Amino acid sequence: MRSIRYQQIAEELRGRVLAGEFAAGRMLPSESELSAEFSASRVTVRRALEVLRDEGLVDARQGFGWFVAGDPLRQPLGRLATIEEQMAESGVVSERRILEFAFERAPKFVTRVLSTPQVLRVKRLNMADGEPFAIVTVWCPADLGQHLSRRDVEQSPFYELLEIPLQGATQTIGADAASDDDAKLLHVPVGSPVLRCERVTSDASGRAVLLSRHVFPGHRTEFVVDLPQAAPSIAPTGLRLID
Amino acid sequence: MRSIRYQQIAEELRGRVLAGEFAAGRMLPSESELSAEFSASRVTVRRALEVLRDEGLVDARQGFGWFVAGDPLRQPLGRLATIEEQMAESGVVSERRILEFAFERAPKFVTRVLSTPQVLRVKRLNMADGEPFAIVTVWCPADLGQHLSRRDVEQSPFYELLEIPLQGATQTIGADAASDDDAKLLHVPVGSPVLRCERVTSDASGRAVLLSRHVFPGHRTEFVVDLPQAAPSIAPTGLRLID
DNA sequence: GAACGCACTTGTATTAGAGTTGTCTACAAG
DNA sequence: CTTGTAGACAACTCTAATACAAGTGCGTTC
Repeated sequence: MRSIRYQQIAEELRGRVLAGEFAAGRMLPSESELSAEFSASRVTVRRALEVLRDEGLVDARQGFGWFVAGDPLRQPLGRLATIEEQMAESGVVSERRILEFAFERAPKFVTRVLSTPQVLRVKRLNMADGEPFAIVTVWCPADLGQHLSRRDVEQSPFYELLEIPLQGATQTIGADAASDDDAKLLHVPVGSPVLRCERVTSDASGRAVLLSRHVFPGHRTEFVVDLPQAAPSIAPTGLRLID
Repeated sequence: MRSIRYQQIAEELRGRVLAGEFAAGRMLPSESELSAEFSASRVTVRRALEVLRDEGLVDARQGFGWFVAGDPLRQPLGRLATIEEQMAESGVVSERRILEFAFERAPKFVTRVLSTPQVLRVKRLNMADGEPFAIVTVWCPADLGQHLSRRDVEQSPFYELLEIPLQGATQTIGADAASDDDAKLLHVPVGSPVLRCERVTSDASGRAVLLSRHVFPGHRTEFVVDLPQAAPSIAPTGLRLID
């Protein structure tokens, strides 16, 4: 598997830039940082960056740094595209019902992600036009959720309540059969297909600070993913109601 | 049949190159490595390589190495990361079985997407390590698929066979209950949850040219979506096997 | 407010080393 | 005479590791 190092790095960086990891106008890590990250010399990293500059993807100013060269009109910090917002836009009346709200010891699979023993767990049921629409369970480190009350999470989306800025997330989407409990809440038969989405949200430093698990009735929901380029992987994602 | 050593080697290497073993711009092993592999002297290997160079198949740069002489264009941007590729990388043996192959009138929901009345429909079963893994149905306009045979689609990924470059795609992911037919093919009980992914792939001009529908057993598969920034949208997508 | 210093950045050299092809000579076998 | 092996050396490429000049941003000091 012989290949040229700086081309590998260029490819990796190209992917990140295209993925919008460094938002418009936003800066890339410095050459030194990238050099450390890739375990490559600064010269090599630089050659990779110069490739991207030739492609018009990024540009640099001496003494300042590298930045994404694209038109600077990408919506900088729009929504984390919640379903509620999309529904609100299309005129659906949505409401939340808090089912459970507890500070407790984290189960093992949560500890693996958040790496804190004590967490706040909130389980709620989202309704759309009076119909149950999603079961959402959120785990968050206890120290981050300490100032939250049951009323708070009832009224506002969770990520608005946290005081730290969120950076990114990873979603895992799968299909399950509705459990006893889920079926009752969602008004679907036991065993009917449901969409399950587990989401790990990170803060600016990349530390996972939120773990959420959404369960949707399969007959009402599906995920739509757009892959605007032939590039290996880019894609906006969204969740859409099927009528 | 005694024949000349360097011609044997040339033939062997020609086969590999033509088989795409060394991707377009990618490099061949060094003369020393090939020399060791064939138990031949470097000079002999070199003569073989020079034969291939005369044929225009490969080229070399001093101090750099031998590489496949395709156009030096951007290779990394080409692929649309299919599941097969991901599986191949992780060492899973995958194979396809063509179930149906027919030119026919497009059903209504296909016409809505491809806007052609006559289409080629291919239905196949993908296997991973001997286990059924996905049911894939592909629709493509009849004129684009005219030159394809059942053998073709059996051997190569569909999008490699089309002569037009593909630009982007839209995926719709949902959960269904396994139908009678699906259940039999996937070796799962009828009604058990399956992941369904419908994908509309477009060419460079943005016209939809491929409609595909994938059905995965829910217990084996899930989609992983990365949202590197808080921005509304961008995300690499991938399908991952759950162990 | 203006000037300065400081830390950090990119831009541009230079050195060195490992690995590669390009080329040559010498020798062995049929 | 052709084919293959073995070795040596030059030229080239890529990368690492430095060093230094020049530009930027920011806080401090005057």
